[in-house]
Amino acid sequence: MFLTGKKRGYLGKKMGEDDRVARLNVTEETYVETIDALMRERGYAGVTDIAEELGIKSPSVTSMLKKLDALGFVKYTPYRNVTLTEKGRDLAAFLKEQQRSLQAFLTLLGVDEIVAENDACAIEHILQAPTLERLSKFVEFTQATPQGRSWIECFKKYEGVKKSPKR
Amino acid sequence: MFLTGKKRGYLGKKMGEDDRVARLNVTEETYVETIDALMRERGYAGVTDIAEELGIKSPSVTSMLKKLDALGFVKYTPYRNVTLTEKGRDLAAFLKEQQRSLQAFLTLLGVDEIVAENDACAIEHILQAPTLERLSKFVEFTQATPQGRSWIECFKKYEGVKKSPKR
DNA sequence: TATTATTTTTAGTTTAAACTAACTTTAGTA
DNA sequence: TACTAAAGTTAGTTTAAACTAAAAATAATA
Repeated sequence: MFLTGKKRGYLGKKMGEDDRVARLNVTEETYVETIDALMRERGYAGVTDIAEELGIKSPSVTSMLKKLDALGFVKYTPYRNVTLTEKGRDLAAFLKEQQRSLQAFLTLLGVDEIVAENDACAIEHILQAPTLERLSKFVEFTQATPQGRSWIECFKKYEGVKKSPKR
Repeated sequence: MFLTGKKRGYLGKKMGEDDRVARLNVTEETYVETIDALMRERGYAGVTDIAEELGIKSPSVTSMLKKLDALGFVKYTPYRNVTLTEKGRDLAAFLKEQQRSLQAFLTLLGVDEIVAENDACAIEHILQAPTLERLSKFVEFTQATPQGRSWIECFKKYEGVKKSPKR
């Protein structure tokens, strides 16, 4: 099929390394996003806050912070609040933009707000750069051109050829 | 943020259970898809074939097959070829349709064939049902209505307002 | 049919990312 | 300042899903 194995761990494709920023795996990126969000919302990010936000326990956070520090995404000093490094901020910004764009896209297509947010969040770590580009372009098109704008109206009205009686 | 922890293991949201078929985690579903594909392509699915297809080693396959058998998705008898149960076939069919639809969607938006296939494959296990519905509806719209058809032409021509010099 | 090769399984190991229990540091308050 | 509460860390455990090495079953061939 379409999956190539990696050295260890879970199944998953290995994507091209054509990204603009240094990337991490889904779990790690989620930590970076969470730290970024907390910094914005409360001005700081403590271990407990992160744990709470992610629905996990603090020791799990501590060990991941060490890892992210070693990878250069986070500045971690024991018993101190965490901060993102330049590299970490770059990634966070990238992910945030990515997510914003994805969510806009899904919403545009009529996906419910909450669902769109969730799904955007979930797939942003997975989609390849070219795909993202195309989706953004689409959103842009529907905003920047008259055809695009009118088209959206059209789609909103459209409710399918026939409601096939699905049980 | 938008992730709720689960009992154990990796971070990830818990989605609503509103699906039409019994679902599994990404890894498990990938096995089911692979078995289904092999059955179609070669008429049977051996442990080695599956392992090869997934780029992993055979013992990993054996143990997953036991699990999937216990879960009722697969008929596993030691040293025999594997088959899918009704439940397994249902899931495979669901996933195949899902993927077909996703891929069509991405391709429609101008994502390269290969990339679209990969991404469709990767996110099909993650997207929620309502999102999928919306995407399908979109594809349908672009095929079933004149507005939809003409719109695609329009989008294909569109190449953005200005190429902002990135960097 | 006996032998060899291939396929599959068993048993035990590794890894990432969670967990619990117990300890240490820091912060808050009498 | 001393004491308690809260936050964070350490050490060791668990789980899923990979892995390796070696044994067992099946298949292919002389």
